[in-house]
Amino acid sequence: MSKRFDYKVIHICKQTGARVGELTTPHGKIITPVFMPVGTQATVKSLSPEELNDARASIILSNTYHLYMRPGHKLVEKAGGLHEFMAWDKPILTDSGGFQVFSLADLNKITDDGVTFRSHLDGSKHLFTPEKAMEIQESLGADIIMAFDQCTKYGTSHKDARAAMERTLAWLERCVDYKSRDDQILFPIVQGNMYKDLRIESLKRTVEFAECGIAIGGLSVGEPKEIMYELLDEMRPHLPENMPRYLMGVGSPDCLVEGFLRGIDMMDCVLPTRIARNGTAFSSNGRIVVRNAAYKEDFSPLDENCDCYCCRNYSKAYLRHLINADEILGGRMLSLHNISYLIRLTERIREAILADRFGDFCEEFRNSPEYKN
RNA sequence: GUGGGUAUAGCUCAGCUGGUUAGAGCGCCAGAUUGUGGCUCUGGAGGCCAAGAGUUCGAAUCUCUUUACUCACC
Repeated sequence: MSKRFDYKVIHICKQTGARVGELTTPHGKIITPVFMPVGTQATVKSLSPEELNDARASIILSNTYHLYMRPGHKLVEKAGGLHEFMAWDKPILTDSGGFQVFSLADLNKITDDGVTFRSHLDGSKHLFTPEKAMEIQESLGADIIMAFDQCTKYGTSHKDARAAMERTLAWLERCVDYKSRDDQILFPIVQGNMYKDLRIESLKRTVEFAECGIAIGGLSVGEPKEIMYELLDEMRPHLPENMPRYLMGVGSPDCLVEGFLRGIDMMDCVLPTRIARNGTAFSSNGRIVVRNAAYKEDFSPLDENCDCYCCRNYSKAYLRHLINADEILGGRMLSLHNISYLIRLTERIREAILADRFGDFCEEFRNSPEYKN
């Protein structure tokens, strides 16, 4: 493994076994557990790097498929790479485009070689292979790059789930073979749908390829949360101790707590920015649908316990006005707040782990209105 | 004053020659959103169809009167 990456566990909670750790990358250190905001198109929608810093984001995500389609990975490479292009000098993780195979399913065809896409932008045909996904991610230059995987729907048969798992493993080998840069680390992805035997097999075989991080994909695709928690419990004894474990695409407040409790170290989610743009905010008192009439004359901040720019300056009544008038600042401020809220939640979790009281924290959290965010 | 037009949901309007619980868009009220194809999606409330009288088995729709608004001309 490249010397430019390192992960060390700083503390293991005596109550729960959850960890606080430190992941070193060429663009700085990340303290885990960590929540990673998503910036699909080389921007965390509506927020500047300065604002992300204000929210104390330590790493953000971007996306291979979307940047390949527009503006093109070669252009980003010409710009000096993704960090330079988007003026973000902290760590970046790029998703491989595997999830777009899944979410844009009606626009593609999957074979062992790869996936033939029809662009959602202009309908043009493109072939995505593990090699192509690596080539693009090397052009983009993120610190953490993801293996090209095949995600399956909730409800997929065991047979199909196994086929996708095998294909994901075969693709993983090709990703590893193609990878050339030593300033990037490749995270392989565990699949296996909702089947415990497949999940464990996938995990055991995937760990062999993991250098400084492993990801669990294909969860939170419509299944009840209890199923996801059970699968995480099943996988937990088989997770590697010496590297961060990344649960992909999961990040509602309750899932963050339940995931970190089960030994997960990294999570990302579009939820905070997506619901923000549609006028909803997380808070200590549960979810706030800001446009609701209840806040018409509520001149208090979204969350009394939040220290973000939005909560320091604006009232619910004002934010409601902005959202209802479809003013850009509304979605922006709610995005800033929601991301700040989730990052602050991970900080509280870290503190609880360090104090060996994360179990107590979980119990309190589950009984608080925050759990219903 | 004379002649014409309009009056249907909070707003802007559809409702053809009369036929069961009168519609749309916007607004309002509420819900959804989990590796972002999202100014998105899903629900809900809200109308004595200007008022009165008539014709008819049956009227938002036809006739008459009144009222309000509006346009043109004196």
